[in-house]
Amino acid sequence: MKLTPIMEKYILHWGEMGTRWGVNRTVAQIHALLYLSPKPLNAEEISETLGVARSNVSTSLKELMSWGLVKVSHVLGDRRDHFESMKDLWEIFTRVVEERKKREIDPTLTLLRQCELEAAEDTRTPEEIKQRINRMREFLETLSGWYEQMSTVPKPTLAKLMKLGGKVTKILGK
Amino acid sequence: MKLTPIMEKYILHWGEMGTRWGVNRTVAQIHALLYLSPKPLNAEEISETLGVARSNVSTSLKELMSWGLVKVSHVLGDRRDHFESMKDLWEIFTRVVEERKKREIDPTLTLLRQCELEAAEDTRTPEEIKQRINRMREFLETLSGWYEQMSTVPKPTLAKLMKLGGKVTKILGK
DNA sequence: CCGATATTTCAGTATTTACAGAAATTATCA
DNA sequence: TGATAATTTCTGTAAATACTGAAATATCGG
Repeated sequence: MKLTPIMEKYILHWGEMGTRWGVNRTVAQIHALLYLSPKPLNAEEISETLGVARSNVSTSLKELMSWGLVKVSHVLGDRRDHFESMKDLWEIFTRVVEERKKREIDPTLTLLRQCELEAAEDTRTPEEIKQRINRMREFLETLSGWYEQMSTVPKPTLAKLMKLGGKVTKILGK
Repeated sequence: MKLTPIMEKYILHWGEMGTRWGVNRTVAQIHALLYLSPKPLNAEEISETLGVARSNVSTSLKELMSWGLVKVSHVLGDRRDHFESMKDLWEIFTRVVEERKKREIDPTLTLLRQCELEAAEDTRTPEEIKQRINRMREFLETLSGWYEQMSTVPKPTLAKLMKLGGKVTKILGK
C-alpha cells in the first residue's frame, strides 16, 4: 500500500499522539493505517508500508487485538491473515475507555480499598492522609459508576446528549 | 517526611499509573506525595522522601506547575520554596483534561483541518480515505465542543449530573 | 555588595523500552 | 505427509527516556 503525503502525515501524527498517551508508537501507527485503509491489510503490507520489521507488526497487531480495536479477516484465495480496524469512532472511543478502565482504574480502586482496610489498623498514618486516600477512592468510584451507566446508553442517544452539551443543566434545572 | 507503608504503596502505584498514561514516573510520584501531604513540602524534603536527585525534583516540579497541578507556597521564616498540590479532585481532573485538550487534541484538530485543505488539491488520495480523516475531525470537534460547554457548568452541578448517570436520558426522554 | 543558601541547567550515564533479524513454531496445501 | 508459506517467539542491539551529580545561576539576608 502506497501512502500519499496526507496519509503519511496523519499516520505519523497519530504515532506521536500514541506515545503521549502511553501507547507504543508503532502500535498507534498501525492503528492509524488500518483506520484509513479502505480494505483489510496483511502483516506483510503493513510492514512494508510503515517500514517496520515483520515481527514488530505481529506483536503490535496482537496488542491492538487485545484492545479489541482490530480484528482478523480473510480474503478468498489468500492464506494470509488480513487485519482491519473498527471504523466507527464512537465504538473505538468507548472501547479504549472501557479497556483503560478495566486495566487501570479498576486495579487502582482495588488498591485504594486495600489501603483503607489497612488504614484501620494503622495508627502511624495521620487521619488527614487517610481521608485523602478515601476521597480519591470515592472520586474514582463516582467516575467509574458514571461511565458504567453511560455505557448502557445507546450510541445515538449519547451523541445527541453530547450535542446538547451544557444545555442539559438548563433543561434539568427544575 | 517519613512515609508509612500505606503512603508508600499509594505513591508507588500512582507512579506506575503515570507511566501508563505517558507521565514520567517521578512526576507522578511527586504529585501523589504532595496530594497526600498535609502541609507544603520543600524540594529537599521531596528529594529525600522519594529517594530521587534534587535536580530531578526541580525538573519534575516545574512540569507539575506547567500543568497547574502544583503551586509554590512560602513558609514564614524559611527562604526555601515550598510546594503544595491542588486538593480538590474535581479541580485536578478538569485541569488535566483541559491541559491535555490544549496540548494534544487542539493541535490534532489543526493538523486534521490542514489535511482536509490539502486533500482538496490531492487527486491521489482516494475519496474514502479523505472521508475517514473528515470523520475523525468531526468526532474530535464534537468531543472538544462538549468538553468546552461542560467546563462552564459549575462543579456541584456537574457532580449531581454524574450521580444521575444514565437517568438523564429518561428524564430528557420526551 | 558579599557570602551563604537555594535553585536550575546541563552533560554524561543508566535504565527502560522498542525494535530488528534469526530461529522456532504453526498452519496450509498438494 | 512433506514442502512451503505464514506467523510468532526470542535474543541481542539500538534508540529513547529518565536520572544523577556537578557546575552555573539566581536569590536573599546582612
